[in-house]
Amino acid sequence: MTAPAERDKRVPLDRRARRRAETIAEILDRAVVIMSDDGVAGLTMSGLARAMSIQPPSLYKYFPSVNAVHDALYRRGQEENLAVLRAGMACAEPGLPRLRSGLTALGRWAVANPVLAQLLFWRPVPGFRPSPDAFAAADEVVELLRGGLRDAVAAGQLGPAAASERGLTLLSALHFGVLSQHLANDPGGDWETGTYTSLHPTVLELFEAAFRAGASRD
Amino acid sequence: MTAPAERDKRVPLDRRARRRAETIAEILDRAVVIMSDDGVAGLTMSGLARAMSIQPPSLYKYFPSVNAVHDALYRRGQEENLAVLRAGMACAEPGLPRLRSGLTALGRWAVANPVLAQLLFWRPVPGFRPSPDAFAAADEVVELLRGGLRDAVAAGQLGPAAASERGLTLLSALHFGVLSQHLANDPGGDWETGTYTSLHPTVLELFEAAFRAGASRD
DNA sequence: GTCTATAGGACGATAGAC
DNA sequence: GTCTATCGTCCTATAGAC
Repeated sequence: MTAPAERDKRVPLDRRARRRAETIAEILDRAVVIMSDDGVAGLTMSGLARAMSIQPPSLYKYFPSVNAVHDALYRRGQEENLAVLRAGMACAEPGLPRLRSGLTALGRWAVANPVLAQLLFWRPVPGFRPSPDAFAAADEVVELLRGGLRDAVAAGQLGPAAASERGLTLLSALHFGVLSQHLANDPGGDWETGTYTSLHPTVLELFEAAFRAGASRD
Repeated sequence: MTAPAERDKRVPLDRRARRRAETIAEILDRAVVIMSDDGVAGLTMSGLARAMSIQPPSLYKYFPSVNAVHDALYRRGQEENLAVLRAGMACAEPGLPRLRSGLTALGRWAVANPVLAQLLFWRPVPGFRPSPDAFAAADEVVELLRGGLRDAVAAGQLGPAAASERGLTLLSALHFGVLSQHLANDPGGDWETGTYTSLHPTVLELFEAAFRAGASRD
């Protein structure tokens, strides 16, 4: 009944919406390239418009401010990071193997996406604070890792202290230590052969040794 | 004979030189405050002049560009860092205690001087590359740590592999992992009680355990 | 060494025509 | 949604008087 009228109006709207989403995605892609060239804090609306071959005012039809671009990138990063962790954990058995697989996937993603990784984990843009909404995925990442530690403890592969806040903190310091040194001193290196990233398995072993079931370390 | 003439000219020159050095030191102090408030990349000549209550052109009598200010800060940071490491190592016995003491001193300094630490170890200022001259002290820091590892191996406190490049790389990843997480997520915390920094002794123990004399780890 | 004045440019963001 | 034009602000750096 109302189908023709609806189609007449809605199909063009959908096409426009899709085209708009594509443009937004392209803007974010170019923003990452700029931040890769000029530093994570080097993104500007002017430069972004230049890279898109449009005029600055046109950009404001998609993002109300440069901060909004940062926030959209932050959200994209958190969501990719979460998806990568899920995928990494899904393809290994519960317990220690799953935890290792997840952390390795996170490390590989960070090395392959240094700009987003820095934006997410080191806050290098003065004045930018992610919106609570964009931050949401980060909580889930932590929850997944916490669960991984609990499973490894339940399986008897790690001592109970590994599932404490201290265990999680130590694990993050070890994991991000490798990544931080890689990004600062060996950004061109790849995951397998990088000066620092090649130590990631070793670092995980150190964590496991510290919290091996029966170990006395608190 | 020429003494009076020399004194008439040289004494005022020394006073001026000393006053100039004091002014330069004050400029650098204020620059650190600005970078602490506005982010490490937030230093500008205009803002620096405002903070000094002088006009921008006057600043150029002391530093030819904003980059020169960054470089002077970088040099100051490297030299302080080296001095702190020397002092830390000097007040402990050779071998493992000296290595621990040196690394702890470095960690304390970084936590107390987050701006300089970020400038030295994470290069957060787009476009700034330290001059080779300003970088010089960094080599000496590495040499001291290398020597500390060698001594600990010679004393039988660590296995020979600890003194390898891989050992040094692992040690730096562990040390800077704690610092990196601290600066990003707990910058207000102090060394003893900080969420991450309180784990510094633990990560040193992990390193020692990995390379304990007789351990099979490569 | 200090200042005033200024050149010359980049940036964020908006108004309003089309 | 695109553009031209523009405002206001901030910046680096220099010229030249005192």
